[in-house]
Amino acid sequence: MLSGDVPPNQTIYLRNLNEKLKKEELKRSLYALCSQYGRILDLVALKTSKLRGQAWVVFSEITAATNAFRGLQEFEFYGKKMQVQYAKTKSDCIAKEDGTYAPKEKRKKQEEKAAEKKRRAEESQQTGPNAAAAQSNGFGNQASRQGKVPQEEAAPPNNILFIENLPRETTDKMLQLLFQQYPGFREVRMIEAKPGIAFVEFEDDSQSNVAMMALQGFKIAPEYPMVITYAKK
DNA sequence: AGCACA
Repeated sequence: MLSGDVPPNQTIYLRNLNEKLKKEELKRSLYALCSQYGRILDLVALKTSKLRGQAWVVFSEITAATNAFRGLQEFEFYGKKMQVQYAKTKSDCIAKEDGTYAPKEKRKKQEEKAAEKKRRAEESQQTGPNAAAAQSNGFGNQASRQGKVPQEEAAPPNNILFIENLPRETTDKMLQLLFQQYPGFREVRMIEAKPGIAFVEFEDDSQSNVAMMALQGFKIAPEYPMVITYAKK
């Protein structure tokens, strides 16, 4: 079965995530990406040896989780296709809400993991500057590897997105159709003298971020995964 | 591949 035999759950389990990301950035990007499907109650991502590359996203409604399950299956996220399943168990934040939270059962597990926590504390000190450099362009790295997009420092969040690696035949109409499905969309601007790039404006940073996460790597033509970054101020 | 709740 597609779901891997795990029955629907209001929490989705994501794996095959890019392990090089800092936990904060991973969570922030996942939050932006997943919140288009519904309200997120909690998002758990750990970088222990056993749990890196995975995350749990807890939605307020099972329908939202189902939509995310479908919509994000194989979604290319920071250069890797994410695999989506339903979580095998109920998330603590849900259990606490419905009164079924049983901390007792967890104590054994927590003891088992105490040793691992120490290890992780050591590991987290190792995630240094080279890790940050490797991820500077986030999703766009396939395109960057092809040499089509110069590697640059990531710009800080902005309500205006900068789109690169577009095929020459791209029109502003095409981009408008793509981007207008996300809330806060304002307009697309292309410069005739500069083919292959465009600016897309949203009302605010968080709305532009949602669109960026959703359309990152989208291919208007087979060889051209679009690379979206924040425009420079 | 991996199923947690810093």
